[in-house]
Amino acid sequence: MPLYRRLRETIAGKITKGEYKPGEALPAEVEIARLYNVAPGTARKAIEELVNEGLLERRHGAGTFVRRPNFNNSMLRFFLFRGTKGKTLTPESRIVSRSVESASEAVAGHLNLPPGEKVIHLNRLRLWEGAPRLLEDIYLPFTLFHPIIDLDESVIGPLLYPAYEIHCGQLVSFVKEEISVTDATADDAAILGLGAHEMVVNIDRLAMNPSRIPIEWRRSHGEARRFHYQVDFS
Amino acid sequence: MPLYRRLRETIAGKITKGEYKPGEALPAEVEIARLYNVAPGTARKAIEELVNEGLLERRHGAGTFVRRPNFNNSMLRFFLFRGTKGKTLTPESRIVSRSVESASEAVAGHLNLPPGEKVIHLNRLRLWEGAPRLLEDIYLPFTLFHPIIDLDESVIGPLLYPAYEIHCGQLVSFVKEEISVTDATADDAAILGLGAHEMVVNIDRLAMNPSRIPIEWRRSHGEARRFHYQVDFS
DNA sequence: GAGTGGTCTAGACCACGAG
DNA sequence: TCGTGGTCTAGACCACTCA
Repeated sequence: MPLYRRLRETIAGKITKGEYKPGEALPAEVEIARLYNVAPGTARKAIEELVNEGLLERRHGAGTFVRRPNFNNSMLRFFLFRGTKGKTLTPESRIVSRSVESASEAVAGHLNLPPGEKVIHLNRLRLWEGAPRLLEDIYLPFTLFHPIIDLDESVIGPLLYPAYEIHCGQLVSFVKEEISVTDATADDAAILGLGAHEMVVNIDRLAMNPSRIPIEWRRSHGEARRFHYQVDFS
Repeated sequence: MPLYRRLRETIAGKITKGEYKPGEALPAEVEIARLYNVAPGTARKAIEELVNEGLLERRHGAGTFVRRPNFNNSMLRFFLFRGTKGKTLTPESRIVSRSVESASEAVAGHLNLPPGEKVIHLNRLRLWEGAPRLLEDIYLPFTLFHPIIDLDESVIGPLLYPAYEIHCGQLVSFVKEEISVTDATADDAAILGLGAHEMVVNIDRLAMNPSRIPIEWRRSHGEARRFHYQVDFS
């Protein structure tokens, strides 16, 4: 494996371990080169890859900073939940249930855990302007996230990823999502206030830390009619 | 604008104009550097950006090649149209109608044309294993695509983008897509064989040439139940 | 074996930001 | 003004492909 890639992994590892924290500046490029005994161009290439991956952020003249990806309102990427004044709002969040379970085969598979390993299961309802819009089932490896179990909901707040970072030292840097459309169940329809024959969009998300180790799996679903998404590619 | 970026645009322009054709090798990096009077590292950086954009493809030891993006079966990215044996199939295509029209405001806006400019409008039906699965309305600037109007459908074949390339010299390199879910119209339901209260997924696609000039706009729609999509990001 | 891209190095100079 | 990242240059050596 080339030098610049090993250096990239080393730096990603330091971010995972919290040695470089989100918002903080890394040492200057020339300093990194000196620290790791590589040429400046090599350090630069390692940093460049991390920038392309979204882990770091360069600010010309200021430095290179650890980025904190903004997945918080990320369901806004998928659904049209505009405020009445067109403003972007952070949704209200209600944790309906919290429990520790043995991972099902599916969940263990997604999180790359041994079968039967303990996981935290959260069931959560999210509301925009008071209206229930999204249902979520969230699974977390117990060993990494056990502080979540006993935290007061008001301490957790409406967004989980900052809570993961503050209370469990876990940073989400990558996500993989799968989207499908199915009939709403009777329960879904009741909670989301849907009429008969309505459909829901399901978003299955696997969230990973800076070293690309899976740390959360969740399924969210909301009214299909409100779904809207944009892709660019080549 | 930095040198390597101007060089990138120059090369992208040559691909647009057909001076470098899909599948063909570019001159070697050192040769490009010599041709354009830049340092090898600068040529390399220009090429690197084009590779990241998907316009070029490097093969170690062999050369750098113009890539032909594969948007042909691209609706397979969105819908579960597996063959009965799980094989990937090219769908059958039927052009239902072909006409020359004045661009509506919406179409002119998408294609960045003056209002009222002439466009070709194709209405197309796509079938997988004989079953109608996708309806498409396709809009093309008449000036660039006029040969399409008179071509026999058997000459065009089941895939449009190769036809654009062969008969109109137009290469599609980038696409932008927007996805939403709506009720099926009665017509849609009849053609796609949907039951009552079914929904469709709409995919609005803007296709661009290597210089990112819009050259096609289309709206496709198919049964929501069959929709399935995967995203990675950070 | 000849030619290609891939890695790594070294250093000069510029443009930007923050104090 | 100083330190940062951004650009551009130059060249050595390696790894791979292909005839």
